[in-house]
Amino acid sequence: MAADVATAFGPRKMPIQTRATVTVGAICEATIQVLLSHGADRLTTTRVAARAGVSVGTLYQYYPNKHSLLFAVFEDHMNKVSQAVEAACADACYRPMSEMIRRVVEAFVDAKMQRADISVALYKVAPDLGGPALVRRTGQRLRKAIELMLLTAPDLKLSPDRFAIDMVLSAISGAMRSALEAGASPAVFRKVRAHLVLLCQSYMAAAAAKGA
Amino acid sequence: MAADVATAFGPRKMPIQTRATVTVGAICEATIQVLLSHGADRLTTTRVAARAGVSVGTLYQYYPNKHSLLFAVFEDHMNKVSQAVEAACADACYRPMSEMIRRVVEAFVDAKMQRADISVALYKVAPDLGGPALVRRTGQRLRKAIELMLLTAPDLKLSPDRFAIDMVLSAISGAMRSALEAGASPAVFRKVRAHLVLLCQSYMAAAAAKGA
DNA sequence: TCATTGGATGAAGGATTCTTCAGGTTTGGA
DNA sequence: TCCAAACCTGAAGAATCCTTCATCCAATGA
Repeated sequence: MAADVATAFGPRKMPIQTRATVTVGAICEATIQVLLSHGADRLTTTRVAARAGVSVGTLYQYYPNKHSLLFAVFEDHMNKVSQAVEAACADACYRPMSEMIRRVVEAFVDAKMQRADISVALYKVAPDLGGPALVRRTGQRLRKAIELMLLTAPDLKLSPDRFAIDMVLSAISGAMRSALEAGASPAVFRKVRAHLVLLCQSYMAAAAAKGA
Repeated sequence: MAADVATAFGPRKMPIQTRATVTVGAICEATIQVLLSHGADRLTTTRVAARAGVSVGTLYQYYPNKHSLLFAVFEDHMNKVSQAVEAACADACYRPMSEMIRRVVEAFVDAKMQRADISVALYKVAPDLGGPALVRRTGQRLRKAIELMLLTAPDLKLSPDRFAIDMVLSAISGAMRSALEAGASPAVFRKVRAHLVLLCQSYMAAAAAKGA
């Protein structure tokens, strides 16, 4: 099944020479820019190529169709966020639960903010592209990492609640989404970050208490 | 400014005879159906008209362009959700804060679930259409209603925290979105509903304590 | 009954967009 | 230097799609 996805949406050819690597990078970056400046429905392969400073033909040498181009950018972003959160999980093992949560939430928020423009751009195309499906897969991946981390918490008696973790993840992404789409200022983002920590900590504590 | 929006996206003509009312209703319903079965990028005016059992020309008699059709359906849905929440706010005045929160959260969730198919369909087109803008306007509207309600809470000393309310609203919609897009079962939705109440209650309590 | 207004039709114009491919340019190793 | 492989070009084919408008049908009320 992974093979199907690869042949349908995967890149057509990998760049070998440095020149080509630069080209592919420029194409991806141009995709983001066009998405931000023109919107999803006016993103055309020609426009992306022009913005990247190459011809359309070049674009089609690396991506079999428009879909696969968008998907590649999307997948790459999700991967980076996942890696950041997983690293935070690994670092936070054996610490008190509230600090675990703080670290994970902050890692997630920071990863999204790192390239806020990409996040905003991708919100516009996620719906086409099996967006929800990839989001779900990423969610499961993050949940597993968090679950493993919580198992090492010294102050947690019961096994961690899977459902509560999903809840927290979707709440965080919801809050981040509206802040990002609203184009919030750095000051507001700091506040959102702090409050998200508070929100997750208080909910996880309440959920654990209820489960007992 | 409202006039600009009206002339650009507003319906072209209001139905007068019952026959026309039925037609317009069929067109809106068909829009949802096509969105669900074909996706946003393959939603064509011809397809919508066919599904509604009318010709394209009829569609263009009521909506000046594809955009305005989508926008009308979108706006209508947001209005219904808003009204449901506002009604809940009015009903919950002068009650303990935790019950206020429970009622509002449940009202929101129930309103979304009422026509879950519409919610899911709209996630696919919100990005085009000034989606975020309308979402923000609706958010402000809801926040005001909630703020007014909280002012009557007997067990709340400080004035309600605007930021916290926005936080709660975006967290709720995030959780609902992922549940809806995942096509969760009724049982799961009941659990989401209960946990969202818990999440909002514990966060609001924590935020109030911190603010003191 | 009959004129007037509302409502519906759907072929066709006009405009985009995706994607290909034949041929030219650049790179890197032998 | 020289060649094969990698890379790039961009005009043009093929396929959609949005929107209009001339024309016909249905309802209303005087």
